[in-house]
Amino acid sequence: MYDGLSGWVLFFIFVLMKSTRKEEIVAVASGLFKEKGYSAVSMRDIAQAMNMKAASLYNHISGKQEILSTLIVRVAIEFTNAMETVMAEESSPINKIEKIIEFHIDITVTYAENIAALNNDWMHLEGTDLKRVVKMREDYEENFRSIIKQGINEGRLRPNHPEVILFSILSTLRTLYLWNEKRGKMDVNILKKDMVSVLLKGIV
Amino acid sequence: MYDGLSGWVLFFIFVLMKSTRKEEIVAVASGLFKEKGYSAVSMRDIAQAMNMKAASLYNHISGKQEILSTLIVRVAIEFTNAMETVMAEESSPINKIEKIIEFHIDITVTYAENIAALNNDWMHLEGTDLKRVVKMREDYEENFRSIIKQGINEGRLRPNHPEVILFSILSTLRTLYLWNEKRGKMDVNILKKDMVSVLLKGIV
DNA sequence: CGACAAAACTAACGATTGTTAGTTAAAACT
DNA sequence: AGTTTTAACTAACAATCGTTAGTTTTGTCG
Repeated sequence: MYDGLSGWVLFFIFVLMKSTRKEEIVAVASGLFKEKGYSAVSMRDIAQAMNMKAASLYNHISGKQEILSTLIVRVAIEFTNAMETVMAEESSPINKIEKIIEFHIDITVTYAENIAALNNDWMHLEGTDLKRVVKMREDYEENFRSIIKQGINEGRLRPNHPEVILFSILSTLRTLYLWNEKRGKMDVNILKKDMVSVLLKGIV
Repeated sequence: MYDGLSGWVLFFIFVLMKSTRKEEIVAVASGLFKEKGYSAVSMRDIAQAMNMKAASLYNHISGKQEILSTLIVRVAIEFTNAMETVMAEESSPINKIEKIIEFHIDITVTYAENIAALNNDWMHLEGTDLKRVVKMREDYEENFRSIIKQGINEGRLRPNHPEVILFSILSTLRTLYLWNEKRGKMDVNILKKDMVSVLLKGIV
């Protein structure tokens, strides 16, 4: 019995180690991708940042494409799940939009590099991954659009063109990662309140 | 006299032709850069889109870098000039912000591909061009920031964190190029009014 | 028509790309 | 202790990169 348990523990450690090494590569690569873009970063660049040779990377990953795919699909799922949670709630459109703003900020704080790749390098995905991510993006936007339209129909949102509202908010949220660094000491909850205020009530 | 005039006319045609061919290359390249990014587009890609061989491009341009530089510096100057015009005006902060929104839309309509390069590929500029564009960007943001701060100090803008206001508006304006295609039949003036409304008065 | 220049071409360069094969040192398991 | 596995390495591959040199085609002027 002890032997059996030991086996499981070691198996988990094994999985964890292997997983950790791959995660290191993904993490290091994501930083480089954010700075220069996927195409401008070579496997040798990634290897150098990991203090190894390019060929050694292939002991842990199948190729450059897998790094990008891992990076992007991961955060795309994060957004999709968060949006589905909000959609399932029984609350007003305005309340839902507030929730969207808030989870965008939360996800940005922990997935800044992933978001950079999602925003700027999604077109370099291939095959199924590309289709999947594009589909998730379209569904996401369609959900957001439906919330806005409902808000307008209920008279709770000012009757501007839904597309203008959608992309005004979404553009701001999607590029939040760019100046999150400068956020510095600004507390996340204060940022949430400020952004909800600015995006919903405007600035005048 | 007729000969002299003829000479000038032909000179202009000559300049125009040479310039036009270079401009064609820059225009075609900008479209490719917008779709895949500077680093993912090869000189052979550009040549193919122009129905020529890569080597022939060098009869008109000095290299790939010049294309990027031409593209980015051109629109950066456009924004800088527009901002300086607004700064020189004697009008309220709110009025200035409206003007900024409007010229962003105007410039986006005619320089969509240039803006894509400015947003996504500025870091691939080299030497003087890189420094120059970064400087212009910093100055631009500083001007915008001062307008916002003044508006808050005068009590005309709600006292949110200036940085949040600045980047909320600027993110929307900078990524406008992404969905300008979808704008379709929407009139530019209607778009201006909608965006001013959404960005200044919010959506509730 | 002949002269000349503009703008295309072919061919090739050295460098870099992502990736594979085969090897070796260290670590882990039996 | 002996065996196997992990994860690094060196070396090299075919392909592609931006760019240059030299040549040929095209078109325009006198």
